[in-house]
Amino acid sequence: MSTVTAATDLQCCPPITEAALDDETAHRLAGVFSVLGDPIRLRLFSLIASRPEGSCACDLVGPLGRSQPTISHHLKALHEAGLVDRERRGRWIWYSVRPKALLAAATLISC
Amino acid sequence: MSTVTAATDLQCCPPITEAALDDETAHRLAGVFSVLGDPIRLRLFSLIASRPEGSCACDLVGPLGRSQPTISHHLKALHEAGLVDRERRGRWIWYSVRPKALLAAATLISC
DNA sequence: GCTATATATCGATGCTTGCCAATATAGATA
DNA sequence: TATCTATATTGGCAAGCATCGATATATAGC
Repeated sequence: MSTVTAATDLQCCPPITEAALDDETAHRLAGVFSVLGDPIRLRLFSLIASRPEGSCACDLVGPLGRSQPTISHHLKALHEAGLVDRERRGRWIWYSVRPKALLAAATLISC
Repeated sequence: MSTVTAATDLQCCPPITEAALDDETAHRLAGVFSVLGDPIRLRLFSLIASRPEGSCACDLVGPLGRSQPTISHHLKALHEAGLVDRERRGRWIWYSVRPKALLAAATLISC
């Protein structure tokens, strides 16, 4: 996982088949891919994405067999990559996917 | 980058918003994402993808400022992840993108 | 304020990965 | 066979990352 600029908007870009990526764009996009490149993070992301209303962090710690600090660490990575939104509700924090993030990646990849 | 089963067909699977990924699927897909999660590999992939006829490995060593063994190493990773095809032509080896790979990832991500 | 709960951060550790120099392999040509 | 070229593999190192226990922060309710 490379360093990622915190929580910036994920911009859409032309499909990857259109033109070779420049260095800066490649770094930015690779950052997103590398965040999805860890099985635990990908499952976290899919758990969040599978619920339209989002997920409470408290429901994400149990299912994956990792400690609370580890889950928190991965959620932070997903958030900083711009893949999920966070919202505090009282004592709990709710995570939900950012549709823009999905769109950007899909646009990149689709031919 | 996690270990990836060599050059298997990338299967399409339901969009990530449909249902949470099981462990095995997450590992397989995360393997693909992590391969695209390195800036040099992503640029290599985009260089290959930007030419319909594919690219000779000899044309991929220069542009990215990495040694020949390093480029070869990354090309192997792209190939083993099922993202690109290889074909020997005399002394040269040609790489081309596998459309199925793009489709699978796009399907996963699109809502 | 005090306590309980939910989440984040810190510090340390072991594993993984990107990188290069050196070397090996494989095909072409003579 | 010998030689040249293109690509792959090996070995080793340094940096990065996933992980956990311990601790800190923040909110709710008393």
